[in-house]
Amino acid sequence: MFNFWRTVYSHGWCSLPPFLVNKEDSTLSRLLELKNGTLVLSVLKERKGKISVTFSSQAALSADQKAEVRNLLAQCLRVNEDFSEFYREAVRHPGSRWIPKAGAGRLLRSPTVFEDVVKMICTTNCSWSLTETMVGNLTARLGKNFGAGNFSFPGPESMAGTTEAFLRKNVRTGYRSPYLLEFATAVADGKLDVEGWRSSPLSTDELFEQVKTVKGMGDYAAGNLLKLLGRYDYLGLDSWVRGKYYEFHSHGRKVKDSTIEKRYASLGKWRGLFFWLEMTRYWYDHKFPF
DNA sequence: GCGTCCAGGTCTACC
DNA sequence: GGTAGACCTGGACGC
Repeated sequence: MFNFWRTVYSHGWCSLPPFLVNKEDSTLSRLLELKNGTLVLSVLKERKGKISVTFSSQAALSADQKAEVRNLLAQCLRVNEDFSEFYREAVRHPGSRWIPKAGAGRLLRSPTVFEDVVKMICTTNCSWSLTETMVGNLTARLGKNFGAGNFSFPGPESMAGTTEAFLRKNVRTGYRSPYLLEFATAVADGKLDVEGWRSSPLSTDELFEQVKTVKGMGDYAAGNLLKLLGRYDYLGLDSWVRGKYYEFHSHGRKVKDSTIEKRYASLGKWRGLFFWLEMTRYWYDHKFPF
């Protein structure tokens, strides 16, 4: 089962550019950059359980380019991933039977792993509003301009071509700036193949350690990036989700991370997804939870 | 309006 | 392996 709006609002990515939710006409738009550099603004709308996509581009799209757009959007929405095993596991637990009914579980991701890593670093050690500022500045300062306020997400070459001082002053990424620069340079130079992580043969623990070799990606960021790679073995604890756990399970009282981890350990390789969905279940009462 | 304090993950140095 | 302190920004608060 696939639920469009539950996927869009699976976490905060939908409110970071180049994603944009338009609540007035109930659409999700996303500016994409194709392999040959063509910019395509795609607007997705759900009608009677089916998703329609309209394209705008500076030149007419070939059939292959339209297929490329559809493939990128499918990657973002995870429509081709098989969640049947997860749903079978969910119905074994009374508290999780709502998950398959709601069509929950797919976590929105970016067209590229590069973008997901950059955004994840921009969520660390700051408020959500600062994350929005950093990502907004990245697109507006380094992305390609499609017009009408739409900018693409910058590629590794674009970011690698900047300086630490530029990132600090204009993007407001602060002490993360040298981390972002080092990461973008490694990807641009071909020394780090992050796009291969989505199909990596490594075990999840090995991949977790590899992700953490990127400076700025610690336990929280790597654990959550793995969820966007289709691996759910890590909880990805941060202050917000810890607070939710305390609220739901310990009357607001702090508990050790190890206590949280023990509670979900029996859920095996899906525990990170069960945990996240439980903490955000109340979002599912609203079409636009934030 | 200005200064101070604090929250938020990760890194590094040190034990 | 565990821990303290530094990193940077923006919001809250007091004056």
